[in-house]
Amino acid sequence: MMSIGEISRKTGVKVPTIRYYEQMGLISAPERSEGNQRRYFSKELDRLAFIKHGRELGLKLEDIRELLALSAIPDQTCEEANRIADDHLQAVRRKITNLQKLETELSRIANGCKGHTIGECYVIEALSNHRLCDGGHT
Amino acid sequence: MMSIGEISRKTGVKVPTIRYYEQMGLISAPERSEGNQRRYFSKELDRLAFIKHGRELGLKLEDIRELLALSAIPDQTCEEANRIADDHLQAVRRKITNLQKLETELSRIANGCKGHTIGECYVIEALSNHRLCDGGHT
DNA sequence: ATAATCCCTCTAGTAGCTATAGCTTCAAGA
DNA sequence: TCTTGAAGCTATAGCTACTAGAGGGATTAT
Repeated sequence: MMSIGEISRKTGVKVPTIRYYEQMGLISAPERSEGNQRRYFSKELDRLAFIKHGRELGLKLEDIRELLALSAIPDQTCEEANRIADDHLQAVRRKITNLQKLETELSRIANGCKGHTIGECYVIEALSNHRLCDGGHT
Repeated sequence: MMSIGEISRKTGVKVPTIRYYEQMGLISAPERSEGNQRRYFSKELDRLAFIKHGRELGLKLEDIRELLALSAIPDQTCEEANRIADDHLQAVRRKITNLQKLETELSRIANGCKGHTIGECYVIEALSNHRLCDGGHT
């Protein structure tokens, strides 16, 4: 039986975040002490670690919710779990591609300024005038 | 003199977004028609385009606000504008680096599943057990 | 005159927390 | 046993940058 502070320390999930997850239904409401404080069994450590790991991988709480539900039925096919992971991987790859385009454009802009005043500043000029762009964003 | 719909069409910024920018003080409150509808001069086109371009480059509204303010004083040094652009570029690069680590880890997980049921699923297993990771995230 | 389209304000919702206020409980030392 | 400081409780609001919807009024073309 752990307090919320203890389970927080052990998992690295902050106390208010744990309460938030409870409110969102990702973890179930634990028993309470006589004084109404949350008391956790160590089984909850695993569940919190699972959630934390999912978040570190960038999964949405909804995806994590579904994966948690799936993990409770070992005999079911794991197509859905694989689909969630694949979809997320594709999304991450799209994000990387977009950010790389942005990086190209931004470094061109950020390094393009040879002036010393706003009037001569390429950063301001580039923002004012979309024609100065290579079209990476848009 | 344009209606909000017209300036929206010309800039590609949605009508509610234009109203939001006005509320946030990024553009000033325009004149109104007798019937209380917004009427814009073409000068506002440039300002909206500047904001839109900044957003496409991923700048925060606060940064854009500052760049707009700077752009109004052509004789001032442009150090601050360059700093904003540089900082943002660094942030974008950090994001890319992080997403690439994530991509590595996620593709390992998403492609690692050779099973057919949840009980054998590597996705679920990997989420449950942080020791299966190469430590790209954390 | 009328219909279709546009515009108005206000409110609430999105994701995933974080911060604050004002209060109660717990655990350890004197 | 009493005290005190840390930790916990609930409820509410705030963050970013919009977006959606309700319930109206204005404008424009026919």
